[in-house]
Amino acid sequence: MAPPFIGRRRLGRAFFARPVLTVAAELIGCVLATGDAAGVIVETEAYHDSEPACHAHVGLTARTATLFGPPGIAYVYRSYGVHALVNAVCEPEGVGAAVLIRGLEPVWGQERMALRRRIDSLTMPPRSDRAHARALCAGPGRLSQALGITLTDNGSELSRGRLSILSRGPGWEEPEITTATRIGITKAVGLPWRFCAVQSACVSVPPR
DNA sequence: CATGGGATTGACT
DNA sequence: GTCAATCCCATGC
Repeated sequence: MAPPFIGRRRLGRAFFARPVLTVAAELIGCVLATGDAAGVIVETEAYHDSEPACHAHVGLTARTATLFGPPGIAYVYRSYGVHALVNAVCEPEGVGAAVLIRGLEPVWGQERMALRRRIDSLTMPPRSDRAHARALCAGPGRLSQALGITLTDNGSELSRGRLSILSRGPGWEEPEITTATRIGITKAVGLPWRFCAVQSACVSVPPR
């Protein structure tokens, strides 16, 4: 079965070269895809080297080199020693900025997602489609595992590689978006730099 | 070279 | 509601 990417095109470097807040908002409704699974992006957060919650705030190091690199590259890092979190590097080369992808609505390859997430529909029947979609892809660690994204994807080109981001398509041309403060950080906690698709089941923590 | 802190999740009380 | 898992890497001695 062909992935349901009708009406969408792969985004190139120019899309990501813009201000990180603009990109974070416009990524809502786009599709994050690998070779065998994909989901519509419904939650993002922006990070920028000018504020202390961003890894790049410490300056150029081995870890942050990806963030300061050219736009349109994936920044994947390990969180809490356990999870791989996926970002899209933004702004011109030399600026450390990226958009963290925090929630997807699964649209292709759900069975492969469930296998990688170790969700067995026979022994663990979902209470609802909504609950199943959330278990697969609501949250940055979950969606990475569902799509099979690992640290080896760090630095890969979104315009050319196995990982890709596709433009908005049918039903998602103008999604209703709400902003909120970012999750799970201890610095710069007040910035409203989180973007959520209103009423999507797969937003990890719905705004109040 | 030793230490400490996470852009989280799932199991458990 | 609490809490441990687990590892990369920035920092400081």
